[in-house]
Amino acid sequence: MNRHKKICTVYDILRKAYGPQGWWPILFTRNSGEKSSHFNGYHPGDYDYPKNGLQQLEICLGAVLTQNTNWKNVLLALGSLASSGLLSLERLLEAKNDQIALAIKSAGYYNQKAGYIKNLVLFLDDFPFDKLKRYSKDATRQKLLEIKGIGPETADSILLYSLKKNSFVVDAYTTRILSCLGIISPKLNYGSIQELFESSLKNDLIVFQEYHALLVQHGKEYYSRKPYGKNDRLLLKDN
DNA sequence: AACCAGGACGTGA
DNA sequence: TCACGTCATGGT
Repeated sequence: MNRHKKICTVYDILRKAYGPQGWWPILFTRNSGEKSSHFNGYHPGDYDYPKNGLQQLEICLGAVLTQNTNWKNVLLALGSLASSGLLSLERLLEAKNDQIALAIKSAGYYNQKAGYIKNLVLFLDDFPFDKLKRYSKDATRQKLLEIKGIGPETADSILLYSLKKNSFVVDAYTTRILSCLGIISPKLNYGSIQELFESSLKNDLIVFQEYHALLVQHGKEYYSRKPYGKNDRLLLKDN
């Protein structure tokens, strides 16, 4: 089996085992308590997100805050931003970096990330979400990568989940799982891994969104502690 | 008490 | 290019 086919097979197995994931989790909905299927910010099977600019912004902020950081700590930071009245483009634009840093303390690297968030909202002030709609995926990605603090994974997360532009997200779990499966070398660079996924899968937003979410779900379960993949009987068949 | 978490940047080979 | 140090809190 060639590796393109393996990529597709892995998706089928994960999708069947875990079901729809409902990424990106949205904490702050304007109509809270709206859906019974919407829990802890997740909305499995409902791909009509984000529903407004606030949710788009929340995804962008979460993408920066979660850099090398546990998602639970990100939730605390997002909640803190909200209770500080900073969860809006306007307030973040006028806030000082120190204020932002204080509010996002729980997410770690708070001084760096405060600066990154400031850079991002300055960009969004020039290129609001409705304006970015008119740009291609590649053009938007290039612009995002020019922002200091927005690397490839953060850019792709923003593209895929906030802007709904189809760019595959590669994270540490993705590399780990694929190398344990023998599909790639563990030191293959980001772009090559992304290219492998994008050339193997059909160019479908839902598939890209779900696949990354499924890899994270599976990665948390079996690939967070060494030896990686131990007890993974789902993908690592003993053969 | 180490180790880990949905990375990115600056530096020096 | 690429390997390595730095940034930092909170859970296990």
